[in-house]
Amino acid sequence: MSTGVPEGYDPHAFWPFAVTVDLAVFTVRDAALHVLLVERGQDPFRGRWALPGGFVLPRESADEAARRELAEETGLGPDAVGAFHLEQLRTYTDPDRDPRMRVVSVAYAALLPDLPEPRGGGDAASARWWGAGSAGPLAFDHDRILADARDRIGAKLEYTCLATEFCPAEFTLGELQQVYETVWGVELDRPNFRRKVLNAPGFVQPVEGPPRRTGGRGKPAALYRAGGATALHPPLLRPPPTEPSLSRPEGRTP
Amino acid sequence: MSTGVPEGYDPHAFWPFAVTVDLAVFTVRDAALHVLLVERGQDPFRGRWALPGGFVLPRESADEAARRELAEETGLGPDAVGAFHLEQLRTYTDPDRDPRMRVVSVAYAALLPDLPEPRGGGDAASARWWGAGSAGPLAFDHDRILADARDRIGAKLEYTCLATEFCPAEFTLGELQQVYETVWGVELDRPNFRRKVLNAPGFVQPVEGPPRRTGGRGKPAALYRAGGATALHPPLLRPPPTEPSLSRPEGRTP
DNA sequence: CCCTTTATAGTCAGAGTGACTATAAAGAAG
DNA sequence: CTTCTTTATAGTCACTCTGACTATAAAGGG
Repeated sequence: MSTGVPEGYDPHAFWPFAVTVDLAVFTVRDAALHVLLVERGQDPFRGRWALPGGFVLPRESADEAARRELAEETGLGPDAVGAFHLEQLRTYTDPDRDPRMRVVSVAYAALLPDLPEPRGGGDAASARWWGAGSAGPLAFDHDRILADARDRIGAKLEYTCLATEFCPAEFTLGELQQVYETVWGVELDRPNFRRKVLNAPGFVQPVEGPPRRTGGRGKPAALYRAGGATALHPPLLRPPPTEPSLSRPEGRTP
Repeated sequence: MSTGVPEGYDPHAFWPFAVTVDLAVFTVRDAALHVLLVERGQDPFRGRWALPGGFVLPRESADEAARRELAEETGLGPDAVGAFHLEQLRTYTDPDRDPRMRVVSVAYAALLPDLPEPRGGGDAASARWWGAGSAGPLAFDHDRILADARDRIGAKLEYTCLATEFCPAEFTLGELQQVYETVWGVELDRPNFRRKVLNAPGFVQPVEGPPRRTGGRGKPAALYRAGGATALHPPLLRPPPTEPSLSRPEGRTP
């Protein structure tokens, strides 16, 4: 703060940036990653789908604005929304990202379990879940924000216990594995996944009582809760993306 | 963008947020992590030290503003500055973080090799390097920004090849190890570090010719350049912080 | 009753790592 | 010049973790 600092104190003497928050709200449903989108009712990008978001109010932080928007868009009470994972992603500041004026957007990623009532009762009547892969071209630079959000979530599953945020309060290891497979787009070996999760201290803790979950075919599974840990050490690395070029050590015959 | 959206197009009808960038510029010097600070010449926090930074201009992105500030504060040409690693950290938006007005700050972390001429020729005459641990209470919320930046850099050393950004174009494995030990504040086993780095594809590549570096005592070391890789897979995990007691693996939220 | 499906338990080889020892090549000390 | 210290490099060994795989248990559907 040493250069180009305006000396006055009148806010209107400064460049009037508008500051918004944009939310990439994810959930795992039907073995697919879904993201909450809203349809724009006005120009620019009228009729296009966009990430939910809104302006940061004069007396709130961006974190508070994001939490408020999350409550409005999901239609859930602020108390319920307070339990969801919400983290700042990064800030998008291209001068031309909004054709109307100079808007910088602080992007957030939110992780929700698959809720019974997904569509919100807020003012966003046209909000709905979209498969994260099938979301068409979004308004503004929201395609990039969404891609960055997916990258971040996928990376954080490796070295944090974040996956439980996609699950209900009690869940099976199969459901937890489904989260990893859905976000990463890979298949994991079930016994190995089980061994890794159960050996990680504080990742999950077993639920006492009748250890069964019915509903599908097959043997009932034991239920678990999220443990107290947030970091996963050593990490649960996703299989490296099979590089097409390098070392193919074929040809050595024993 | 569905709530609280002003309908007009007059910029002065919006809340006039000021947007700044703040830079945590790191280097490794004398086996200690150093950060570039500037002394404030005006209120608030007159006489206190602060991270260098400045306002985002009307027609530039925050990335461009950060790169421009980095050139100004280091006194290096924009061409030299363009090679340094500079990445966005996160954005700080507490309504009261600046007592004068509403300022949101996009924080960046920059990684520099130990330069022969550290102090810049810009308008920040009072810029100097501080040991990252001995930096006193800084202005604004810069203590928190600095702490977040250190956490982020330390974490990224684990799973990226970022450490080479602290080194000159040609360096020894001992110097690279020094970077890790300094940032993490731990001691690493030299043969094991060597084995890990040399086996990681694309991390470093040997320099042809006379493989020596003199200066200190001991056997001359071979020189290496940074390889093309940016990710480190599998990661180079820092030793876990010897948990003193119960099962509460502490978590960071980068 | 068999077959399919899912959950759980276990085995085994190989990669990776931490701890450690040994040797080589320089300058400093005597 | 010899010896010591310092740093670089090479290698060993045991242990852990992981990927791939096999086996058994417990449900529902034909």
